[in-house]
Amino acid sequence: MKRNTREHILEISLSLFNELGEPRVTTNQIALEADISPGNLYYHFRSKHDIVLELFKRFLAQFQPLLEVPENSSLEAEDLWFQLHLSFELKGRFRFLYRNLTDLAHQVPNLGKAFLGLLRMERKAVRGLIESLERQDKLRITKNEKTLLLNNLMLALTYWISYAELIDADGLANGSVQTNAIAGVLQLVIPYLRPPDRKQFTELVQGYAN
Amino acid sequence: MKRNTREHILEISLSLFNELGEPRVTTNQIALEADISPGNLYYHFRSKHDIVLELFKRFLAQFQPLLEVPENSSLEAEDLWFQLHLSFELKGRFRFLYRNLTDLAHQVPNLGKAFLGLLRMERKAVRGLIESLERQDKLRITKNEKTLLLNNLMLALTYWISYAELIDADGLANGSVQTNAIAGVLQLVIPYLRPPDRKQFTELVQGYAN
DNA sequence: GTCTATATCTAGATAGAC
DNA sequence: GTCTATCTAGATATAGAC
Repeated sequence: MKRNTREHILEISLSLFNELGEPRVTTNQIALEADISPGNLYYHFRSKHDIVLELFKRFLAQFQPLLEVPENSSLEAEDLWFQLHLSFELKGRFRFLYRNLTDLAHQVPNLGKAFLGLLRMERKAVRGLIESLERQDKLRITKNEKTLLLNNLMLALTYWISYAELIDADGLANGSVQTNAIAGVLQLVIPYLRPPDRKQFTELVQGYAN
Repeated sequence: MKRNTREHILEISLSLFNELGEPRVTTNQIALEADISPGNLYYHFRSKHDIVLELFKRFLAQFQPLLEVPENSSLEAEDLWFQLHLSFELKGRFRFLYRNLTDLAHQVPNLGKAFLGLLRMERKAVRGLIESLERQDKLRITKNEKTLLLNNLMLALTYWISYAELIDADGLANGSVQTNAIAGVLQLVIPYLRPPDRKQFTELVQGYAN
């Protein structure tokens, strides 16, 4: 049962963190919900920080593969949409990490640097996608515009879920948040696409945006 | 000296909240920095929440006037730039409010609803600006695009400072954060502007983006 | 208005029996 | 591995003297 209890603690923690926010979830509460004693929780984890860090590791392990973009594939709109869907779905499942970014980074040792590393990787991947579209001459953009676009894309990729959650707390359950986030991100890119692809992306976005 | 101590507590609180994050600042710490006793602090404020709420009120009182857009002025690029500058400068001075948005809203009674109201007002003001540009035929945009643009604008207006702070903790001091935020926001609008204004805005943005 | 001293409470974490 | 009982620390907040 060793493995099982540990996993169970992680599951319960994740759902409580997401629901209530990590700072408002106590270890006693986790133990209570997990139907174990507080002492037992501390047998499996040395601290609450450890739980957070382990959850971050799990998130990272699932997120990193999504950032490995096949370099010279032809990148249709649907591919991008699908990639974004997977990515936002995952971020939604670990949304407590994104909600508190600055605070978590300051509170949990090592988490700050790890998260910064993640953001850098993601930025690099997004830049790769844009430049791949450029090479296929599907997208035209100046150097300065590209930097600004990258900033705005990263902002949307990082904070869309927190923002949506703030505006409409129920939207995460029915999936509308993810859909709107994807539409928002794609819309950022559309102005720089050349006409045929712009048309294709626009139709996709209009179909999904509510 | 009554008024003075109260104001002093607010000043110290604001700077500590901004620097360290509200959850990591204790009332004892505030008292210590303010060179008063903890008891005295509680003579002036009934709780820590009260301090946060009072700071929010101050922020609101300064922010609301910025949202009152003169309806039919001709809205040059420089005007927008200036408006954004004031707005981001103010948000920077109260950035602790934006850093913890979800958590603060859950922790401090009444703050959540108040902040949502503020966001709604800001959205309305931004919509007003866009539609003013439309009426002057400086901007052309479809209904669907407008909704998506508004979302992305609100995201940038709400989270740019937190994001910048995360990436580069020192950027707030030298003002580069504010400048980049403005450039990012304006760049979101540029694709929908008609050529003469697009050119004007683009030059402005290129001049300021680093 | 301001201080010192302290009450109260809660969260994280540990000890030791089973 | 798991439990019960408990320690400790730190934070909010109050009491009462000056």
